[in-house]
Amino acid sequence: MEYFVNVILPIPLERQFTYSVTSDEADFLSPGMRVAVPFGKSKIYTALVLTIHNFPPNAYEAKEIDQILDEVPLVNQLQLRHWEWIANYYMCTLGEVMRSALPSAFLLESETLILRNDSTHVDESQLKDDEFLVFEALQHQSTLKVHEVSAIVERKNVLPVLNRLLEKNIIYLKEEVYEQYKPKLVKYVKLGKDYLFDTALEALLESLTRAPKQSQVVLSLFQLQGNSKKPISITDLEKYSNASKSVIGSLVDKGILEEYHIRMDRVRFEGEENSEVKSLNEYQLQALANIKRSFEEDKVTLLKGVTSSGKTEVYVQLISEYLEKGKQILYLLPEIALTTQLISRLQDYFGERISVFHSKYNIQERVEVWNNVLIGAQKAQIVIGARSSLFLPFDNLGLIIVDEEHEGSFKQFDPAPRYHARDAAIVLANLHKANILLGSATPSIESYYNAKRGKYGYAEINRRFGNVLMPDMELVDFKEALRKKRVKGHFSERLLEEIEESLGNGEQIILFQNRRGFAPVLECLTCGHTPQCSNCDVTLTYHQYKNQLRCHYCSYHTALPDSCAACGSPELDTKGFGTEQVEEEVKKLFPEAKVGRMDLDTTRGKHAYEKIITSFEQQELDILVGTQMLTKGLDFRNVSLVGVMNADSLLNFPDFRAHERTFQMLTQVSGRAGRTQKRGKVIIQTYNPYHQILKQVTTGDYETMFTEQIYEREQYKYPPLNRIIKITFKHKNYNTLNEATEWFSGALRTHFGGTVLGPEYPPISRIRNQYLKNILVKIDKSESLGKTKKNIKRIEKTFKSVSLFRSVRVIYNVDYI
DNA sequence: AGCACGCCGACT
DNA sequence: GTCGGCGTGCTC
Repeated sequence: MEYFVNVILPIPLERQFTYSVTSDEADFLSPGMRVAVPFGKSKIYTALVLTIHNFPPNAYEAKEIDQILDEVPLVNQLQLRHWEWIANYYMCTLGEVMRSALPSAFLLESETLILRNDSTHVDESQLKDDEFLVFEALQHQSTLKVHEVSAIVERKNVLPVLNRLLEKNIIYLKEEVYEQYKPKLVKYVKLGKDYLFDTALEALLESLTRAPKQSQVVLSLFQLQGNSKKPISITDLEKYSNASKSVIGSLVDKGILEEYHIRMDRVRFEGEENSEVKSLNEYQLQALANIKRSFEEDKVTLLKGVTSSGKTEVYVQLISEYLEKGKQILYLLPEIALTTQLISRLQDYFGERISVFHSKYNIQERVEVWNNVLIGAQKAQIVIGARSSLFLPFDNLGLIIVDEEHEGSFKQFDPAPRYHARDAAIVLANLHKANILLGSATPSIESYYNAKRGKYGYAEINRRFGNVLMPDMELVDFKEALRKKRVKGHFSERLLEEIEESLGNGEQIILFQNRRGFAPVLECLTCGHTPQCSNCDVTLTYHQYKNQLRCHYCSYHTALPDSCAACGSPELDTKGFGTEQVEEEVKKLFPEAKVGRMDLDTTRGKHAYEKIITSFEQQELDILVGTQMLTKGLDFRNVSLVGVMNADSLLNFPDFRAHERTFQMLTQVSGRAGRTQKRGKVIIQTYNPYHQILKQVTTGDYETMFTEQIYEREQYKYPPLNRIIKITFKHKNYNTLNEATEWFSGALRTHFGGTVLGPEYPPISRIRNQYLKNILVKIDKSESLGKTKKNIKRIEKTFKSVSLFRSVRVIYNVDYI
């Protein structure tokens, strides 16, 4: 009997691949385990076993697997079903889902090693220069990696050299697979076993009288042991006894002390749980009761609670109930809301039972969380994380909370799978028969629509906790202010007055401008020329702190020119403004105030983010200028004023969700004001003070915003009333791209009844020297989404068989633009 | 996606 | 003449 396994490879190929295994291997393997397999001429990939069977492929000879990488499945059946749903719904391959679901440390790839062949006698005079260089390097070290060879010969393409050396039998190649995850080991010490008796000990101390340092160490060890039962690490002993490593080392050498290692989790919580679950107020209790009732009907449930209404306490209450039932809990948050503030708040309640999982964690830390979830460890009962934590190997999930569910960043844009974490979480909850709660102060139109129609359950909290008043919002007509010359820079006098007052009261201020850099456009005053990125179709943004022009789409940057590149005029001016400029102006206007800035540029490092938040929290800063990073999950007690520098840049976004998003963003940022007893103030500067959305923001009128948006989306056939699929085409040749998109849209129009829009250029039609074009497919709710996708995929197949179009990249984005 | 194979221009 | 460019096709 022959045995085979079908596997998924982490590459964008539709097909599964079949490898042969021995009967022992077949016995040992089960679906969800990883195997290393040879693929193509020389590569070794990590593959995931899907099925084990006896059917030999008939068109080819199956290769053998290289090795088995797991002892138990790394991925369970429920996950595999979830992956399949994602691949299917978001129109990508299982391999792509696998690639983003597994922490990269699990995906080993081979690396080619070059070794010298000692049995060949080498005549050095017969070698070419580059061959000699490699040969010489191999005299000093036994193996070389490909990139090392490339550094030695100072060329990218090293294959010719290697081939020549191979032919001459001077070298041979080997494929090496590395396990990237290494457990962290901590060194501990204990007394050697010969000295464990009291009598032996006395003798020992006696013998050490002439080595005072050493006896000091032994005594210290005793004291430490007396204090706690915990193992004693070498570092602790060093500190406590004030002895150097060498003193301890000589004790170890004598056999008086013994060293041993303990595997240590990198991710640990050091504190203690110390908070009782706070008792809820009547509104929170009411919401909790409604949520539970809806859960009993197994409905997805939406919780709409105004900013600082105490949604977190409701979550905490729910979590502790599922914890008691022994269930796992997943708490999803958008990346930017995963602040230390929120995490430490939850740790106060649940202590060690919480694991955190997000992109600032390194690969090792992610593996540890994964393994803890896999074995169902206590400390991973609750996982709080960003969208990728959906993919952890839960097998007993009872509750999922999606907080800030309206956040656009739950949708992954690049690379595939382009999934929406909220929607994928709903499917995951279904698979586990778990309950799922969506929470937001400003729900997405989709979720609220579903709640209104009764598809989702619904609960709400309309009061701020402690009955703090909603902030007082004021729109400032910036055009009018300009006309009356009542502005300084980008500040209206009205905003300045309020800043002055807050500063005078010792209160803090947040200034919001959703644009980083100094100015988005640099313009020549003589000829009107503006510098463009050479790789992308955008103007370069002026960054003052580095005196650079930078492209926000590729990594292109250049020093600030001192004259216009087109006409040579030295008179250059800036148009528009970003956080950097706001910071500078405010520093000039209020020289005595301490000003900080929080945007992508100032939060690059691992802890930079935290530092800024902490210093603002500690009131070391009076004014914080920032982008939308400021809007999420931050709780500052002393902020009395929020200034929105320019609401129009949000409104004028070319996207059907722009108005919804403006409402959400402004409401969220306003929520940062006045979280304690004093009523907060919000000033919104705009050129359109009569805009519907801005009015709805100031009056907190979500309901009207919702009704108007639904009406518009009905008119223009957008979600949630219709389905949309955006197809993006990418190619470096402008004409090829145009032909390709014409072909594709034509095929769509003939083969499929729905609405096909485009092809059209997106607002930024070239990025990194690739031209872009979009086709939008709108699908009526009555039509089958699955069938449409199948049709589109079929058209893509024919499309790809046209040789001219083969190199055109086709990217699907389901549900989103 | 990688990677090899294969066919054309610019240089030692 | 060779090196290296990238279009084309395949991977169990």
